[in-house]
Amino acid sequence: MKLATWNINSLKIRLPHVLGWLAEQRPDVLCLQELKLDDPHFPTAAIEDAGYHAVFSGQKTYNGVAILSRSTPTDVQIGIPGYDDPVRRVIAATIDGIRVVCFYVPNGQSVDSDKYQYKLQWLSRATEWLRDEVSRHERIAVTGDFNITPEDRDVHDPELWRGQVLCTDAERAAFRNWVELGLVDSFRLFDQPERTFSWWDYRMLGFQKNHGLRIDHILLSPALARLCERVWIDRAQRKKTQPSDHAPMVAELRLP
DNA sequence: ATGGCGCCACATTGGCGA
Repeated sequence: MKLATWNINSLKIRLPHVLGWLAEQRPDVLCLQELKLDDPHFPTAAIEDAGYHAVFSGQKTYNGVAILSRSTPTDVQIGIPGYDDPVRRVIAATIDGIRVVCFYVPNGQSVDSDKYQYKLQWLSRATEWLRDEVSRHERIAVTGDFNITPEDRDVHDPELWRGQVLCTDAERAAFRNWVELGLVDSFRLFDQPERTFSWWDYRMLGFQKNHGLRIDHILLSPALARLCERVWIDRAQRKKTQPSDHAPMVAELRLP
């Protein structure tokens, strides 16, 4: 089984990229973030023509998440139960017996911003919900754009980014809280090339200079981590014409 | 110190992303 996550920064603009990647990689599950379109504009027909089911939660202009899958998704959950947040950044579904959670974690903008306080609050609410989800599902994958660099080695220039949003101690502590729920950072199950990132700034030749961050993640419960054979980031997508600033990340599991 | 790029919308500039 191939399980993937990709912040596509507008599904309207990036639909050809997504369809091309589905055809090329044939993932079993693809979690998407930053759809930037409302539900009536979701390209359901094109996704179905590609052989995929889609469940989604979008809004106009910003945010929005979806889960595409070859098998039928069940028990679809939109938003964090009990957390009345108008921003569409959470969707979960059960696919082939695996609970899949797709997050678009708040960016936070800057540490002195109200948006940063919202990010920390959101992370706290998400943690409480995940505690429950993890206890309910032996096979669970928590994926998405977390907007957190877990460690300095996930940052192209740790000194430049020190203390900045995406790299603060409080955000990294939230990431560790999720790991302490029993989830494993699948990327680090394997030896990885140094300076491997999932996002690169559009500006200043960020990709060409590999000025990136690893902020997109796939966390696996122990029952899934045991079955994980390979985790990789598809940098080739970042080289394409009119790319997303994020590349897809893939976890391959030894599952029928 | 700022902007660089890209996408979006009550658009020809500002909000937001990371």
